Amino acid sequence: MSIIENKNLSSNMEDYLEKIAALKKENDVVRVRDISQLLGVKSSSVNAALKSLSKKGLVEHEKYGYVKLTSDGEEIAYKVQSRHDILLKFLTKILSIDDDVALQDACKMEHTISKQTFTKLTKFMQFVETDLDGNKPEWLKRFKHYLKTGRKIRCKMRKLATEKNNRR
Amino acid sequence: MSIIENKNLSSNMEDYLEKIAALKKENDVVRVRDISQLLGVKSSSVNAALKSLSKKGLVEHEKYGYVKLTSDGEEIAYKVQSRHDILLKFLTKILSIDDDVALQDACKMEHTISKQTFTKLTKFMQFVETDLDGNKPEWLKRFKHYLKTGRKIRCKMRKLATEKNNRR
DNA sequence: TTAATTTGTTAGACTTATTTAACAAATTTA
DNA sequence: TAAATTTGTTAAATAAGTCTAACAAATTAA
Repeated sequence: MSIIENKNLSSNMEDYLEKIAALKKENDVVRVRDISQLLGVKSSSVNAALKSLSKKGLVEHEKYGYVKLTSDGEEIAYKVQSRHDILLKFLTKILSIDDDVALQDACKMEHTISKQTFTKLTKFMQFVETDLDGNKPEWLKRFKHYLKTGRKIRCKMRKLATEKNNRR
Repeated sequence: MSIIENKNLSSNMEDYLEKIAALKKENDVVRVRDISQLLGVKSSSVNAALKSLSKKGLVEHEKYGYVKLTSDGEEIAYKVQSRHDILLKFLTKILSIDDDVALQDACKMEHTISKQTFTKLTKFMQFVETDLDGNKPEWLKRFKHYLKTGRKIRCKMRKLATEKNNRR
């Protein structure tokens, strides 16, 4: 864990770290060119970013060399990716957002949500993933029906409970 | 509805419009000073922003006069506020985020979420607000319990259903 | 109705992130 | 290995949004 908690990085700089980490996973080494292509910016912009991130101790980059994340840089990249993943999951699996739109949204929101929101959203997805019986929750199916039709359907379970009460 | 759909405003400019609209609701007239105080920037910054927003046809501002939103400006302000409101609602009522943190998060996310995410989130909140019997959904109570204790509790309804099946 | 205070404006500077253009190093290929 | 190509670097320019500082207009108080 890094000593300095808050590097106060901009969305842009977080993006550089995130993408560098992603590239490293694929290719083992990361060059200016790769980052430039992935982010859709010119290599001179990448250079400027790397300079700034170097000064903050988040990347290592020698002239004409490969780009490496420091452990602090890796830590931040990991956090951003985690935020990205949970947001994408929520948007696609719960809200049924189209994949491409969900991706766009997650790529922006990943830089803004608080630790608390990340934590609670994570717990929400854990909660939804399966109930104690290992089933997807009924309410989510009902919500998807509501999205499709605009109509709320009666909760079967609740209906059962009501029936039981009536029988008493 | 404005003819020009996409004014491609920055978060900052959207914030100016949003806050101008909020101030107008309270005070009927809006001055540079009010905006400056609310956003925590110097009045020279407000001036620069108003100039830029004027050029885009979103505000009207004569030297030393009051600040007014045009109908296009109002429309954008309304959209931003709507996004803000639904996000805040979701964060506080579903995820149980602390009010202050939720506010911070909503104030950032309101500038980034897509139309689709806004729509779906709105529907989600409509869905959750009440079921057909006018009750808050059981699953939300169970989620709050999960947040508190870290333990999933058995869904009573599902239990009932299971019992019924066994009886058959 | 002057003087003091508040509010608004302008010009110029700074920061962040980008670009283009020129050039330099590294790599490929002939 | 020399030439061609790709990749990386630097300097200078641009744009957005902010600030400070100096000043101007409007308002309030004496």
